[in-house]
Amino acid sequence: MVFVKPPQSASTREVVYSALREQILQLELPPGTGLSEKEISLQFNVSRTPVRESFVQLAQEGLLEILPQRGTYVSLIDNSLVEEARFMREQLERAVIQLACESFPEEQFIKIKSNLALQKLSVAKQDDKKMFELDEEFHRAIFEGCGKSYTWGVIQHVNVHLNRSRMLRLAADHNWSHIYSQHEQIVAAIEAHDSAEADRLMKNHLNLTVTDQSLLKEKFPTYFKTPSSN
Amino acid sequence: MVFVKPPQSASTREVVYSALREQILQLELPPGTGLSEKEISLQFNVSRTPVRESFVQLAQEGLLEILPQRGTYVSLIDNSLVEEARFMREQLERAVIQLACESFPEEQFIKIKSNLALQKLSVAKQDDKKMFELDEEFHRAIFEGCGKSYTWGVIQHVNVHLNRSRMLRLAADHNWSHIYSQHEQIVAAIEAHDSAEADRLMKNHLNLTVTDQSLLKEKFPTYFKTPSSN
DNA sequence: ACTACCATACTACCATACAAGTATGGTAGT
DNA sequence: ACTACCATACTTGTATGGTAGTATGGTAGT
Repeated sequence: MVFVKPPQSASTREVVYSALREQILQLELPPGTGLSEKEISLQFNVSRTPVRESFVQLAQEGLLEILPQRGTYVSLIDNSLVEEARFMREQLERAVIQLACESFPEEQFIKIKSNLALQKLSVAKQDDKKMFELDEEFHRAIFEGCGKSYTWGVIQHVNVHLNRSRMLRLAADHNWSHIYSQHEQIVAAIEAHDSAEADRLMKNHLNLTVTDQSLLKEKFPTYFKTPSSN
Repeated sequence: MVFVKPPQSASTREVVYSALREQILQLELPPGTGLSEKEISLQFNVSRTPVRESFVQLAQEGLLEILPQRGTYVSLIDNSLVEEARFMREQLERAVIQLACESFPEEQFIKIKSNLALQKLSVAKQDDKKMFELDEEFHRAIFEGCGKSYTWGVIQHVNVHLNRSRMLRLAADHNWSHIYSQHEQIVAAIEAHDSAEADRLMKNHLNLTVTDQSLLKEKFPTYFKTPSSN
């Protein structure tokens, strides 16, 4: 049995899935929004079948709630899940940064430095959306350099809720220049092979990004799952 | 917007999905096995639609490979994924065991001790399958006691490949009595609030379970993905 | 014997039709 | 005015037919 590479011509399902996923993560489809197979199928000018299949996928990721015979809704942000996601990310990032301090391929390091330069620009231009992307790319590059790409993928997969929360915070005027300076210090620690310092920095860095959950909940009450409701 | 509890009457898709998933994880459907929508739909006496949807779900978990217009196959075990899964699990288990040493609810602790007693029995009776289940339950209980149930769920979700690998090792006559004695020591460390010892034990414990990947690959060559392919 | 070709029998993919459960608004009865 | 009921218009769930791409085995030509 040999698996040759799939054609990779995007199927209809894949197109719909990606588009919806993007819209949900970008909060263009806010938490709680009601969708319907028919509505989306008309919007994309396809049949209900591929739409439905993408719904199933998104539901499995926790981005949609499918209520049989009633409707489908963009899932609310569950703060307890957000906290566990943050926990997982912290542990894994700290472990990986240790590996990075031991050894890190030169090529990837250049990539990171280049990314850092772009961050500086984006901070100056106050281009929040771009900064958000660069931030993602920064962390991803560290994982990649340590041969832990799949691990980063899992974090991404897990952190869909956390990411929406972060996106809200972005809208709530986040302090990117502080983030940037932390990134700078992390890179310096890797270069100096200073494991202890890198661990300290990364721990701080990731803790910061979760400070004011309750504050967000006040600003956007309808986006969050209430602890009581299940 | 209020989400009341879904009916939870298992849909056809859910039934098919669960059944197939179980068969794959139990290696009743070995890696590389070819499936087909029609075949499975006849087997379950349902239409192709719910079968197809469950295929999409399983593919998203990495348990199936869907090759458009060609066929669907139970995915081969990818050793690099297994290694990263092991890495993630090690980091998260070690982090959680630290929390457990700080404080652990009495009720959960009793649960673990009871589980441990059952393990002793299963080892004596050489009931490998039961021991496999108890092992899972043991680790899950630790996460649950630390309020990290979702984290454990993610590990489970990630470790589907690792689990199949472990299942093979079980078939390959695994040393459960050694595992049991390690579990015993871990529980003792938690009880004594000995973080350092717990960390050391857990690190050893999880490393053990991954020793002989290459050995497995020799025993079951067709079950594994060759590094070259794709 | 070997190779190029092609009919055939698969495959997954998508569109459509129907079924079954649910929310909603109007209406008749009180 | 209020309530119980019911027709209707939704929703997701399932079944089925047709389409396009792919593997395979046989055959004609070399």
